[in-house]
Amino acid sequence: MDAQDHSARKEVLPPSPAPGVASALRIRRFDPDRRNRIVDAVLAVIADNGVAGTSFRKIATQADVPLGSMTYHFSGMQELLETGFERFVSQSLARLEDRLKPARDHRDARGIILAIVHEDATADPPRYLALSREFQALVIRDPALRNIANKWVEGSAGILKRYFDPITAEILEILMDGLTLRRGVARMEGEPLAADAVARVIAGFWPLGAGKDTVS
Amino acid sequence: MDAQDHSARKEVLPPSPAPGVASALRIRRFDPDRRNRIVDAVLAVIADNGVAGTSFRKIATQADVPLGSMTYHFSGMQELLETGFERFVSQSLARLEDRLKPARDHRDARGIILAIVHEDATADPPRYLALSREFQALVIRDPALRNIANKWVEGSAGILKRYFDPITAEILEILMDGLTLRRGVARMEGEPLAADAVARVIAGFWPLGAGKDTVS
Amino acid sequence: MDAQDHSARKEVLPPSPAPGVASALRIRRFDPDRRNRIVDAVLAVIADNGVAGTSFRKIATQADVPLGSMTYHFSGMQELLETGFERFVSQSLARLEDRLKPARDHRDARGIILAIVHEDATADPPRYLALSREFQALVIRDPALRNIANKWVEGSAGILKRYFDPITAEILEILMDGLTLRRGVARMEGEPLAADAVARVIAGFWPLGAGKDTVS
Amino acid sequence: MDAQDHSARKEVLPPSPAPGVASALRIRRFDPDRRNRIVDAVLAVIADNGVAGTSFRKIATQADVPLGSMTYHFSGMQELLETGFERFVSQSLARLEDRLKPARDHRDARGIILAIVHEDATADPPRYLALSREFQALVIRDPALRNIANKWVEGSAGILKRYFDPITAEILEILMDGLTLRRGVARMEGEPLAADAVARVIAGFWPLGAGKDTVS
DNA sequence: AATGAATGAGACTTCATTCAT
DNA sequence: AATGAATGAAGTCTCATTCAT
Repeated sequence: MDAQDHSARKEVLPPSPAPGVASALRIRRFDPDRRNRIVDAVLAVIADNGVAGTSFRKIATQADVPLGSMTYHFSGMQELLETGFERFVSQSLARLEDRLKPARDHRDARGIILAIVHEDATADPPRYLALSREFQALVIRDPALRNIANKWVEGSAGILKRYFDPITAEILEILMDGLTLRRGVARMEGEPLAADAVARVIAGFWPLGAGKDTVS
Repeated sequence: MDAQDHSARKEVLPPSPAPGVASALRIRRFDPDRRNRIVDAVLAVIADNGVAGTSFRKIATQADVPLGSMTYHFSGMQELLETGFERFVSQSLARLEDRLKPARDHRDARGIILAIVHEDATADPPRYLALSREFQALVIRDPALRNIANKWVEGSAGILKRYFDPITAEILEILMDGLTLRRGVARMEGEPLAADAVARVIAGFWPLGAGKDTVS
Repeated sequence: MDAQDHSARKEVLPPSPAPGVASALRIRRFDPDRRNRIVDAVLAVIADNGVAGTSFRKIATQADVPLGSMTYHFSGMQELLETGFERFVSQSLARLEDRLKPARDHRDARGIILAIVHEDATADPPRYLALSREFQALVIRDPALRNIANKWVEGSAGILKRYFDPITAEILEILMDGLTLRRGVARMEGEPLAADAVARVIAGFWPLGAGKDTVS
Repeated sequence: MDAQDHSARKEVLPPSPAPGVASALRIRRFDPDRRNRIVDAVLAVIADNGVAGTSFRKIATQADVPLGSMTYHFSGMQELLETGFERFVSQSLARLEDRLKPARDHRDARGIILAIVHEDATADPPRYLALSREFQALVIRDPALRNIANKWVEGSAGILKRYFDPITAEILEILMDGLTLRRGVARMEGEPLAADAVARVIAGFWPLGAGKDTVS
């Protein structure tokens, strides 16, 4: 049946512990910021277990929230993933912006970009790498996530455009992601490769490249 | 090159029992090629549902094989994913090789590369895109898959090295993957971007770029 | 997610108890007739708790079957209800047939009919009454059950037609059900009412009623 | 007659607080008639989903009332069902009375009775049919509802007694219910059957039947 | 060698009800 | 007086895996 038994249930609940006291024991009835914690937990669980290994239970445990809370705050896994994805994008953009803030020119920017790639590729656990691939995998099959993906792409490129021409910025954005994966997974040493790849792309950049005559 | 051999592990199948003999009762009691079909089914199911939506049941249905066969031929989901990943890499490499075969020089190769990106990005359903991201997501968390990932990376680069210097080949390999995702998912028109990105990378290539002096 | 974690689960199962021995302990891996028991359990649980109070758990407990068996043998509650309803109808028809078998003429039949009404109305627990109303309630909202309902109606009338003309049989069938409920639920003494009601309906019956001139 | 009074039990509602006062903040903080709407909603939800598919949530939504209101105005599902059942009975009796009001003699009454059966059997959605069976099912298992059921039965019979002798009235009441279900559910055309059934029962009625000598 | 039947664990979800406000 | 937020229990269902055949 899709309905439960209507007979009385009246369990013997803890008779409301002395108010003001405990609260870390297990009561927390009023808990704003709970949604926040859940969204953070979503990202943590996905990063550790992949979307395939993600469950309401794990998220609830990670967020220190009762299982029943999950579908109270979120309609289902879909909404949870969307909200998590959104936060991941926001955090990623904020970080890129933050890291690039000290850069005065494209030369500085290049150095920082390579540093970011290095950090993300060698981070342990590989949070960015794991989350980015999980969400890329999701967005390919779920058009409802396209908007968030576009915010990601356009946001990143937008930040890079402060230092590079639009095309260069777009290419760099793509390359950063790919280089991070390569360095994070592949056997070979990737540092020089990343530097070279970035250099080549930037070589087509107007202040250096004296025109885009390299295109056939 | 240093990619190890990760082909079949634990080929449990009988060396083809006396053909023509028994068991027309239950159709297909003797069914070599079953393992094959299962591996194909793995890829089909993952492409459609993601690893998160993949189950023995769905694979068995897709392969038209009894559910009990699954754990008979494969020890578990892990082995299934590894074997599937392996086949995906083999197929991807074979395709790249096949497509590039007619290319006489790096100019031909560039055109074909762009065509491949275009095809994979616009394919419906997006099989390459889906499988590549699912497996990238897996390999990040599961070191046991590193060998296969390296075979993929090195295989692709190896093929490209017939037309480009090693560094260019590596970068192109990374860029192809990233451009395919971008064009497959993002809002903007990606065709010119892809062409430009590839051009810039190749610009650092020796026949054109007169040395690699672009690196800082 | 709609898939479960693919990591190993390998629980420590009871290491297969001495075969031939226990079996009532908890093992029963081969158990034909299980479907049968489940269907019987469905009827028992509905009769006791109503459809609203019916759950897989209760049915499984009643049938002494693991909970996981339920959705293995039946696709869901809908199929369970349909199958239960079918059995209820079969049993009801078999009983009517059985009870009426000794009747040599319509006079005998009338007595038996009144006896059946009496039994069903005073049975404790009121199995027929409960099941009939539960299923009537279901069939009203679920057209998929119409066929079974028709089998019930036509089956009952068919049996009664051996003793009465078709119209009389139909009316009697309806009246029996209504009288049983009335006698089972209402405060007043229903015995004479039932006898009178049946008598009046049969009064329109050809051997007695000399034509149907009573219709306006 | 001996039907007891089962009207409101525990009318918790305030005796209408100073109207015109506060709380336009949250719309409808002062909302007498809320209890009414909830009871109507109970019937609507049961008619659509059956008791098995009824929940506080659905009722609250249907009544456009906050979920928290439900257990504030009603102690639980049991009270909700009782109150709903009561209203259903009141409405059914009022309708029967209303429809029969124009009838001058038993001939008129017979026509109206058949019309009511026809209407209820063909109504879409089948509100009367659904509610009557749901409540019959409930009352069989729950003695606390017997009083309401008796009010229903005796009320209906009481109204019919204005046109027919007591026995005829009782039988007609039973038959009406059974005929409505039959016509609403079964495959066969039920119109003539209903007319014939009613005619036969009425044939035993004193103005026509010259005594009740039909009983064996 | 191969598999259909079976099952316990755990998945998501909805529920009635409580409680702080 | 009234309710939004919260939650533990229980709901249905699917899962990977085992085991007798």
